[in-house]
Amino acid sequence: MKKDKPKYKQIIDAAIIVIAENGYHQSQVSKIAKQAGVADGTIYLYFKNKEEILVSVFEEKMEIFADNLKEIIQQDISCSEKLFKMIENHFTVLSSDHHLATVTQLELRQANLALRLRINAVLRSYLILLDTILKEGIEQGEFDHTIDIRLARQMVFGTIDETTTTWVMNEHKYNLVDLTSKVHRLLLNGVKG
Amino acid sequence: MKKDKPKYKQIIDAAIIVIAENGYHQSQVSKIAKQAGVADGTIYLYFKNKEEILVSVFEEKMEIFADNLKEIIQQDISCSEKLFKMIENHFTVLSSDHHLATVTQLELRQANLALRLRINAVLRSYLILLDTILKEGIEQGEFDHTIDIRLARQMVFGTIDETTTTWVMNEHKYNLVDLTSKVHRLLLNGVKG
Amino acid sequence: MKKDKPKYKQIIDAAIIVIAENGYHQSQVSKIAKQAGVADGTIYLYFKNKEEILVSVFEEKMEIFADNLKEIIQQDISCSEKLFKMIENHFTVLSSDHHLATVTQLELRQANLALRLRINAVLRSYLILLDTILKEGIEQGEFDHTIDIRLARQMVFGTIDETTTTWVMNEHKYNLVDLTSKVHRLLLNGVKG
Amino acid sequence: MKKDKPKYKQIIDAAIIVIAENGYHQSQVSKIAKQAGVADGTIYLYFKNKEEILVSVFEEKMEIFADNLKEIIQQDISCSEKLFKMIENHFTVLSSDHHLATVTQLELRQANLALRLRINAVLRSYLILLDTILKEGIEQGEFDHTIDIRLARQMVFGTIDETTTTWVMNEHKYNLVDLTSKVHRLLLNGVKG
DNA sequence: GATGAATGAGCCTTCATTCAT
DNA sequence: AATGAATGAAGGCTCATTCAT
Repeated sequence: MKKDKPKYKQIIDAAIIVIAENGYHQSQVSKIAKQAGVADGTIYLYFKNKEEILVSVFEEKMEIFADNLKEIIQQDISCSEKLFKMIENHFTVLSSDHHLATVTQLELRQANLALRLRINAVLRSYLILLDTILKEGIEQGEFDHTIDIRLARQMVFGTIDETTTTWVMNEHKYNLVDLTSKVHRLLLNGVKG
Repeated sequence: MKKDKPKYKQIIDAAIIVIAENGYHQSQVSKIAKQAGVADGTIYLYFKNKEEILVSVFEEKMEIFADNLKEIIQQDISCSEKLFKMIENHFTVLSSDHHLATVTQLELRQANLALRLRINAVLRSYLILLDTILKEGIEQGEFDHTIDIRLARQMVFGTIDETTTTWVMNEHKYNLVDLTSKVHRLLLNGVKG
Repeated sequence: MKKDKPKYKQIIDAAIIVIAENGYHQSQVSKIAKQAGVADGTIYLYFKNKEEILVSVFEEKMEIFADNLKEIIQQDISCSEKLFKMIENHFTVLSSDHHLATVTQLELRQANLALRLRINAVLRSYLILLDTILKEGIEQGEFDHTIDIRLARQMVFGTIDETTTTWVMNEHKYNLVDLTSKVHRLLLNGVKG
Repeated sequence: MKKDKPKYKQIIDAAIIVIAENGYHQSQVSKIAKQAGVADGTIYLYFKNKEEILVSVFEEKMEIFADNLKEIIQQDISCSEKLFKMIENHFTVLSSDHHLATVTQLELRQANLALRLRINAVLRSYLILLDTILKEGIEQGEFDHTIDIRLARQMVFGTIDETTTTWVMNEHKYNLVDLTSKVHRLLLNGVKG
């Protein structure tokens, strides 16, 4: 399995650093190779083409979000608390890796439409988990049963995403995780009805 | 004033059509010139460079949103109603011009960071108007006085934006304006606390 | 018409020189552009891609052969004499432009199959004229009426081509045109039966 | 001797198949290795470089032509008959191995000049044998003593080669060996004078 | 003001060959 | 002897911008 070989991870990590530091359009394959400490050609032993590197960056890192979220859903806590932990997780992961935050919030959005659709496909599994929380919350009577799940999901994700992007654009000047409670309250109000 | 000359508008309108139909990365200056019915070089008599065209597209069109919003704010209605009208306006303007919707929600996001920062600057005046509604709502006691204005603004805009993008990505299959009430209720809950 | 502009001819002529002096695989577009005294990008205003330059080289020059041959066919002389003049013309044209001879006999044959098929298509009009001579010769009773036209054509062209290639490979050491009589006699014997 | 080891032949045969099926420019060393069932590196234990494989393909197969021709020359038959058998042999060998025919007539001609010169060197021994027939025919009074041996050789080989190439390009639609008599008669006329 | 021909910098990917195992 | 992962040089083409007319 290519993904288990050390060079695979090496290249993914190099890509995040290079993109964060140089910007999406200034991240040439040769730059990524140099940062990874491999030859240009080696990249193509692990990735079909440049787009594949970028999608893989997203896939690999999105897994962390999704895996954490899955665990949160399992826990024996209220849905409000699950929502809290989800926001907290999202903010914590991105706070702990500023390079990654820059890449996901700013740089990868410059990708062409084809790449962005592929990124969205990866994102979908994360949003489905969010739907799970919302549905459960409604069933449990914690959330308003008249809300539209899709719109609620868009509100939750849109708000988290917008908050994170603003934080990145402000060059991480303030502590993102500290905003968790406030964001949680806003969103909770939204879904509680 | 260059902006008042007919070719200025001609080029702006051509740019929206070309970008919507060809995608951001396939919208060469020569294509825009052809669509506008002018020579390539003529573009540079009205715009310093390509980036300037794109920023101007945003500026010109954003004015419509902002002007409408200013009028809404003036009205003698509750802040909840102002919020409703703002959402409705946002959805209505973009529903009435699918090209514009595609350009703002999908294509312009592929711009490089520098351009996106400039677009955000244009957006700021719109967000300041939104802040006005939120502040007034808090002062009037309509909205929860403990909410963080910035976060609330991010929730409102993030939700509207995410909702619109999803609608565009779904190829305008359903009626966006019809979602106004539901989105309004979600957001109102959020800010009412 | 692009073909009538001076730069079109300039690039064609440059291509012949560059290919003859550097070999097919060492004839980069940038080298041709430099030899032609234009920018790399200018090449693409006149030719769709590199292959198109090479096909055009062949087309432009093959026209000389064909035009001369057409005139020969018109003349009021015997078919044996027409055959003589055809060989002479072929040898004379290539003798007068060693670069062109090297390109057509050695370098262009390294082209990939797709390009060679296109070159063959250009060649076809020349071979059809040759067929005209052969058919007329048979009708006039000058040539053996039992010969197979296609095979006879292949003999005539194969012999001329092989003779020219050998001459080029021997670095034009001897006079090609001087071989006309001998080649003519050989081929005439072949078709006379 | 490397040539006697089984892998040597294995690689040569693999090369012919790969080149015939993929074309000269799409016949990477790795593809030949895969077809031969060996590792890429193993190729280099038997051949100095890629060019050496291709020359060897030609050498090995050309031996068949030459060996057959040597035997024909030995026979106690007229030179006209020897010429007939030579043509027949040429057509028969290539008819019996369509892969080989495609490789020698179309694909190897795309090789660079250096390789083609080496291939020509291999070919020379074959052409020397042809010269033997021509000289003997002249001495015996069968062929015209005034013909130029070199030109006659070029006519004979040029015609055979052109005929074969046309047959390959027509995707072996008709029977090549059936053309032997007609080609023989054309060429015999040529050299008989 | 308007034109459009000309410019030239910039980059992803392939593949023959090597060499540590 | 055999392997196959790793190497790294090399080039066709696009397109924003200029400037002579």
